[in-house]
Parts: sequence; structure tokens; C-alpha cells
Amino acid sequence: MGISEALKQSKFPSEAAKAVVNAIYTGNWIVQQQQELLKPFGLTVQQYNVLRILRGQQGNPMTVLAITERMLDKMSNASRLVDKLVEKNLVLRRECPKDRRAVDVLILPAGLDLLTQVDQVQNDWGKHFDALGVSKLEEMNQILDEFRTVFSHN
Amino acid sequence: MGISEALKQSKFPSEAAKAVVNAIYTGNWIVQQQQELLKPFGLTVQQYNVLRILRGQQGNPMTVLAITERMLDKMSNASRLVDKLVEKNLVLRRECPKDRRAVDVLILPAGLDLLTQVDQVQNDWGKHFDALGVSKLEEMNQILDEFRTVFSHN
DNA sequence: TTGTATTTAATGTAATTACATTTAATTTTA
DNA sequence: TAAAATTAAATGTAATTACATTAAATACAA
Repeated sequence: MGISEALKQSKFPSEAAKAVVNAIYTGNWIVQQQQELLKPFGLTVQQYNVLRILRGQQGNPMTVLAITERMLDKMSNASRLVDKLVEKNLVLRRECPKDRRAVDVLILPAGLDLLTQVDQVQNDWGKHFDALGVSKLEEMNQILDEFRTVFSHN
Repeated sequence: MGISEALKQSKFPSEAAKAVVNAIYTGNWIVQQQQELLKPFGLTVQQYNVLRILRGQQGNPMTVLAITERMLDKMSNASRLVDKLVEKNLVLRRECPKDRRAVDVLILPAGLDLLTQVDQVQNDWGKHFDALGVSKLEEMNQILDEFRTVFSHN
């Protein structure tokens, strides 16, 4: 289903306006799918994202600021997301010895275990996209990058 | 800046995983830009979206359900969004004469005026994307549509 | 060194979102 | 028709987000 049918909007002012709407819509569409996948695990999309970021550190701690820099949605409050993950005993929070303003966050074995479980479901879900073929996915990544970058070259 | 630098993540499990992240990130990126643009007008992105949908009806009323079907984010509560717009005197809400369960919503002249003002700013913003060229934008729309559609063809 | 600025995280809050439930009207069906 | 099911919108609520402010630690500059 094209964006036009999805939103029951036959005309757009321009191809660019359509692309803007299409990008937002597609992002929301993915997030909603992810929400469904994550519900059984008691994780929000943002919490899942933070866990994956921490896993990517291979056991090294990260400060809250470093987490924020890697988050998909910079607006959401990393401090409170970490709170939730601490409550669930998925991560550990401790004062950073080098800089006592900062806070080190570490993923715990329980967090890694949970991610492993989620990975199964995520992989199955992601398999759908393989049908597009790697070159088309590369093209998509290329175009989305360009779409954002064209802004800097005002 | 490519998605890899934006998120400081050098490796992705697959091109598809990267595309998923890229689509979410790009959608959020646009929404944040729009948020900034709309702030001076006292509108949220969702409220703006509802106003544009109503304008598209050329003065004909729409029910809350019909608005929901056209919204970019189906999860947000059209009923309460309309509330906010009524408070600001941008739209009118009245009982639908044909079906008293339903509620007709109409954009008011003040709403149209506000949209006209926003249009100025939006158009300037959108101009950046023209640099990509129509054919590349068409390609982007085509790929995003395919990306979602590949799901139905499990 | 001492005062000022900056950085890092946490917190307060108002608004919004997610999700379930309720209310009222209409449609279906027995 | 009367009862049951469905539909449309509103509402209640808990959680989350947006945004500003605060608090504490560190860096910097006079």
C-alpha cells in the first residue's frame, strides 16, 4: 500500500512534501510494529534501544550522556529510561570514578539474557525485509542519509 | 551525515537492520524539525496534521473517525486533539445530523489563516529537499512504500 | 586560589500518549 | 419489536515525553 492509499490522500503539494510525510509515516509504522513485538517482554521501544546500545559496549560502562548521543530519539530522557531498566534489574548504575558528575551504566546478565530472547523475535520480524534484496536496502539507506544531509548544504 | 555517524554505531547486523534504524531516525529527525517550526504558532505536530487534514476537505465536515484514518500516528487520540483545536477556536465541533454518535469537525477561518501562515515557513523549510531532484524523491517514496508493503507479502 | 562558567545528571511539571473502559447511538438479529 | 452486538466518541488513568530548572562536580579564568 502506497502512502497515498495509506493516508487516503490523493494529492500532495510536491514530491518532497510526500517524502516528508512518507518518512514520518514509515518511521511510526516500524515503531508500532516494534511496540507489539516488545510488549510480551515488558519493554518499551526506547528501553530496548538503550539496552542494545549498552550491549554494543561489550561490557564497558557508558555514561548517561554517551547513551543519549546514540539514542534514536534524543528527546526522551535517558536518565529516566535508565531508572526503569535499573528497576527491572537489567542494568546497573554507579558513580563514575573519574568524574563524579557522571554516572556509569552497565548492562547486567539479566539484560543480556532478555536481549537474546528479544533477538529471536526481532530476527524473524526483520527477515521480511530480506525480500527487498541488499542492494535495494543499501539504496534506501543511501537516500535517507542524503535526505537528511541535504539540509546541512543549505 | 550517514546514519552510522549520527548514531556512532559502526556496525549493523544487516542492511535491513540498518534500514529499520535509519527510517525511525529519519522520521524522528523530521518531526523534531517540524516541532521547532510549529512552536511559534503554538501547534504540536499532531495538531498541525489534523488541521491540514481538515483543510483538505474543502470546507466539508469530517467525523473524528475519518480524521483518525488519515492521521500519521494512529495512536494519538483524535478526540483530544480536536479538543485542543476547539479550545484555540481553530475548528468547530458539532453533532453530526445523520448519525448522532458521530461528531462533525470543521476548520474555521482562523484555522485556515493560521495554516496559511505556517505554510510560508513550511515551504521555506521544504525547499531544502528540492536539491535532491524530483526523480530521487520519487525513488525515495517508491522504496519506502515497498519497504512497508513487503510485509503484506509474507 | 577563588569566583565564574560549564558540564552531567536528576528532578519537577504540564502536556501528551497508550490503553482500557464507558456512554450513547445505531444496526443487526432473534 | 426487543435484546444483543456493534460503532463512534469521550473519558479515566498510568506511563511517557517535552521542556525548564536544579544540584553537584569539574573546568577555566582572573
